[in-house]
Amino acid sequence: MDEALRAVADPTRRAILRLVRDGELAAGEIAGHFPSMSRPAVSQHLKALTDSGLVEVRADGNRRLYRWRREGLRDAAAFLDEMWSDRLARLKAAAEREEWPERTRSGRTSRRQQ
Amino acid sequence: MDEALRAVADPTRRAILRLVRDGELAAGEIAGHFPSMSRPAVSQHLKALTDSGLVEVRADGNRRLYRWRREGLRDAAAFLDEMWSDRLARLKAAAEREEWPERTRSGRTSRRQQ
DNA sequence: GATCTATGTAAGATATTGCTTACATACTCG
DNA sequence: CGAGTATGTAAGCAATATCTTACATAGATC
Repeated sequence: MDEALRAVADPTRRAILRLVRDGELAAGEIAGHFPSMSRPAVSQHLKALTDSGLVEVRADGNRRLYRWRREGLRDAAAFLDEMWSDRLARLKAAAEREEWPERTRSGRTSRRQQ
Repeated sequence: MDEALRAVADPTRRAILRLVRDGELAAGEIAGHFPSMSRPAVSQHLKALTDSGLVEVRADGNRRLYRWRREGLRDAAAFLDEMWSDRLARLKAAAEREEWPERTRSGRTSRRQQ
């Protein structure tokens, strides 16, 4: 999840994600959208996106076609949802998991962070 | 938005966000949750979170109380929603804005990225 | 097979992070 | 006021990111 969030924190990589969101695109086509940047730089961004699970690749003859992986952002989205949901919803969810939610203040319940 | 996503990409900072999500917490109390890390390190994380708009501070005598800023993650959440929504929904949203959605392939519509 | 085209990888320069320890600032309380 | 408490900032260091140019690899095509 760290990796996915880190990957998505970069504006170039977000732009790439938008490009490959609705269909496959070859590495060269993607690089063509970033004239101010060298092709290897884009290739390295593609590697970062692949490694973090945000896109997937497949070979097609000479070329390599990239496309978005929906699941790649799942944990990140879950974190945002967790932050956004109100306290009651989280208490309820915690109860359903038969856990106690994180202590807000002094924290006698020493849970490992993260 | 970059800043917020970058901030949230760090596990320590996410843990801090969870701590201050439901109420105010003093810097020292927060640092107390991270015994493996020096207090200044936590202070620097708090600065990063403040600068990126994810938390806000207020002075209280000696101490400084931090709490979450809901709006801080808005753009990040909007990006995830944009990625997640299906093509049809985006087309519709674009039509309502009287814009054209990003070209998926060859890109004659050269929009500035980002 | 020779050459072109598409793409990744290596090496290296530079900037940025994320810590640490030492120090500065400022409120509090006797 | 002076000691104590809470906290931020500075300096410095090791690790990592993000580019660049040069090179390697491999499928396509004549």
